[in-house]
Amino acid sequence: MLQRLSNIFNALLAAFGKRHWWPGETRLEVIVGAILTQNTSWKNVEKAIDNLKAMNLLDVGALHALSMEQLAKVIRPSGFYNVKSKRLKSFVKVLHDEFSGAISNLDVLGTAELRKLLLRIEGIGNETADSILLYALNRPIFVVDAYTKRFLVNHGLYTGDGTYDDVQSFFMEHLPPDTYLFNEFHALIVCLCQNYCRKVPACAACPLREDLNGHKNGLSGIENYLDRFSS
DNA sequence: CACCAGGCAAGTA
DNA sequence: TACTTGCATGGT
Repeated sequence: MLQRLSNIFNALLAAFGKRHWWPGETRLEVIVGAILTQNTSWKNVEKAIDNLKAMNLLDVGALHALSMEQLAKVIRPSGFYNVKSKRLKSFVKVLHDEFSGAISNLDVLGTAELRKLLLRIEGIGNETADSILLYALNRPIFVVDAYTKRFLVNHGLYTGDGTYDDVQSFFMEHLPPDTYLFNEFHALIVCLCQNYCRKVPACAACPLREDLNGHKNGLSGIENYLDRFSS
């Protein structure tokens, strides 16, 4: 399976190129984005983050000082603004109260310990915690989301129970714990799904379908993909 | 008009 | 444990 996943990764990378995830200039911006993008399109999240930047609110102290109601108004475009405002405040409160408001103070913690800490925070579940660990804190944790599961199911790569932990284990038990690999792989799967694997069962137009189903090897089908993508 | 988008928590059985 | 529901904007 390592070889198979390796082939898939290489094929996706050749097709899409590096994704340069996560978009965000600072670690706090990545963390804020991870919370705001819960069940929400990234486009709407960008608007909310732009608002925060314009008001100089992408700062732990500033967010901690701001009221829930005020923050909700600023992040309105990202949807679920009342719950997300509460969730952002929850994270910032922990950082402020327990880590002197400095994200760098999280660096001394082990990954497993840090994951437990994040999961105890109101509004941070499995995917958000792992997105923060991987994309903001550079820890080798594989992020699972709806796309990841759809990708595995559509291409017949996985037959587990589909729970978050089981899907995550599937990747982490078959791949070396490399932060860049996990970063790029997840982003590439998202890219593939957003363009081709939009539903279950597999989209027939997926350029990698035959490769993934084992009928072919190498990068067949990629040329078509590149043509469509460059246009 | 309906449906979806890089989830999570709280409630129910 | 395994479902169901509320949360809400903006794009297709």
